[in-house]
Amino acid sequence: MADPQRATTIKDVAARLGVSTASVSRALTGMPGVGEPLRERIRETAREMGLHTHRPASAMRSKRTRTLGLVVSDVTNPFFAELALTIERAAAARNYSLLLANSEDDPEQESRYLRSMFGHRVEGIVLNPTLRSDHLAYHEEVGVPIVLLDRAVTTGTSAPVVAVDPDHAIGELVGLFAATGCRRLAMISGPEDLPNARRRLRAFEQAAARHGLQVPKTLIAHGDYTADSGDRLMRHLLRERVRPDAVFIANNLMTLGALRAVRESSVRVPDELSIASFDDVAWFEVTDPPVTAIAQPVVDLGTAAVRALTDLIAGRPAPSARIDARLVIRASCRTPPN
Amino acid sequence: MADPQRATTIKDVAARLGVSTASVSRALTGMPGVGEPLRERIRETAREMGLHTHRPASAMRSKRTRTLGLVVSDVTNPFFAELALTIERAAAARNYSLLLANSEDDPEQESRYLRSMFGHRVEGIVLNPTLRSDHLAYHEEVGVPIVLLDRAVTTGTSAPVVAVDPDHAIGELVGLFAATGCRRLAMISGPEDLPNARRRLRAFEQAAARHGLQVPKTLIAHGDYTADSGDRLMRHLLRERVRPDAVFIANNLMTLGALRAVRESSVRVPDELSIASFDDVAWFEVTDPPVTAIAQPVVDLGTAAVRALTDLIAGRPAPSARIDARLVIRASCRTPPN
DNA sequence: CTGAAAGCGCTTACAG
DNA sequence: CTGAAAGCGCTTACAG
Repeated sequence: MADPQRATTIKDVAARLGVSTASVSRALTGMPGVGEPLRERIRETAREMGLHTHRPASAMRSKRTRTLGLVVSDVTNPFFAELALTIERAAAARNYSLLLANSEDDPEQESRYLRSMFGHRVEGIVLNPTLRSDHLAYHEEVGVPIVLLDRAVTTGTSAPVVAVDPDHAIGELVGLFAATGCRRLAMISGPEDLPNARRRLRAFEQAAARHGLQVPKTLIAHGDYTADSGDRLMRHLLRERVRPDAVFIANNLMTLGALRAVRESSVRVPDELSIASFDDVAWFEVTDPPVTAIAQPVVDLGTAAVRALTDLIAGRPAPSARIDARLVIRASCRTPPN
Repeated sequence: MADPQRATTIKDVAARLGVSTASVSRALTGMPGVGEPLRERIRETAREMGLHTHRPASAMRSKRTRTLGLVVSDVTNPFFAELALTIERAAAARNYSLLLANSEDDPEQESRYLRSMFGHRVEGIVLNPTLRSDHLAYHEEVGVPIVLLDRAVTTGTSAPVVAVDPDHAIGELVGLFAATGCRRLAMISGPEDLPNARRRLRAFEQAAARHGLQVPKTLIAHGDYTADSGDRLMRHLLRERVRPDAVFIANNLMTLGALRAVRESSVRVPDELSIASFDDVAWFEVTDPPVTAIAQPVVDLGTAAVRALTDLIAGRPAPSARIDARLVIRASCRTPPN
């Protein structure tokens, strides 16, 4: 079918008004060079005629597609869903549309999407990079501004990173564990080679050391951020000869899985085991038990990422940003004495 | 900055090979009219040179942007997040990119997004329409293929609707209520004027009538599909002089809110009150208690929507589709005797 | 302030 | 099978 009724063009508007298409373009894009009265008439007529400027054509000439790309591992993860909403809003506020892609943590797929987005000539990309991300090579290859979201990347790249600083909140969490008599800590961490996972683990170990608590190597498990891995690893931990009395889980989906595992065991939470999660989601308020979590300031993250990206697009420098996370205490952890 | 290093064009590839841009274009788009040996050489060289065909230019000439639009009320709702993932995958499989927008259930905002997407000349749109959606007028105005998702629309539109058929599963749920001694049913429904909300309510009432159960008008509450409204309305229901012994909630977010309300009350679920939700989400497995839910076949919905849309784009007819929902029983409902 | 004309990077009749 | 040339719908120097 394609187009039954041909869409209105600026040429149609120009003809109707007996002016040049140049004037119509200038009037609509807000460029100088049209008298205010004419500009008004043109805008009025364009509206009446239902003109929606053909962006591909506009882009071809002006080099601006007014499109940004967002590549996350999976929008189904509430953390990324909220990020997607925030970023889409921030983009819309700046008159940008958003192309969405899910890398599903597959570097190949990520790479295909990045190339596809470059084909569309997005003006910039917010990327939550996979592990062995070759976005760097890509980035240098085509020179599209990129902002790295949530996960830093090992290779030295010029792309700014917008991420959470977990250290302080994790310190608070471990303090809570210590104050409530936990002595033997476990962590269900993320992939071993993922920098943000490593950072969360390191912060956890360091805080434990400060409080004189143990985090035996045998109680550090590495999952892949999916619910199933959380389930599986929690089962392993519960089978340890000397069980941990507190476990910190590195993201919300693994916590979902871990809760399933706990539910099928006879372990009482928090009496025998305190549980805390990185990532806070609304559902943690109504889980059994409600889960103590480290909340990432999603709105701040998303807006910071878009701001950084538009800065890069405008040729301004965009520094990396770290935003503090916040501890939200719920019933999955014991409460301190007094 | 824009482009530090100018991107490779088919002209560059043509020059390198001493052939015409026409041949390069034909080779890359898979059109006939290039010998196989030359086609291979061109593809090879294009890869080497890092050519990513400039889609805006391609679109301008061919009228195909290879872009689809998806407008949902809010990706933050797990139902829409899963739909977005599925649709994005299905689109990618057909070599389409996806523009994402959140209407946030605001008809004005929806309208702006639809117009913006038309500006981008998306080839088709999957739309989860708001209540007083003027997408119809829009649709007729610009003639972009649209598939309506999840919510049918009152005004007779030619756009096909892909949605769930809740009747059978709701019948089963009410059967479960009846079999477990529930007599006084309540429903926290969606907005009164939303067709899919009405349909769920009607199916519930009819099934109740078949089983000889009451659904007093005073126990039918209308929320707006947000967690807060579920919380508020559940509180109201719990304050009724004669309380319901079973409540059916029309979507997952209102159920989240309702669980908060229940948690703060002294009501025992399911002994005093059975709870069930429309929409199944993974979190319902670990809530307190786990929630019986009517699962919408999200993957089927999403793929059906994309298939319908690509059919419309290809000029083929696309009938509306209704897909059966499925009851998933969990501990928030009493179990039948035997 | 306004317009005529070139040109963005492709695809596609048209011609050979 | 291959190429020269027109043209998609805009924006933007350039000229007045």
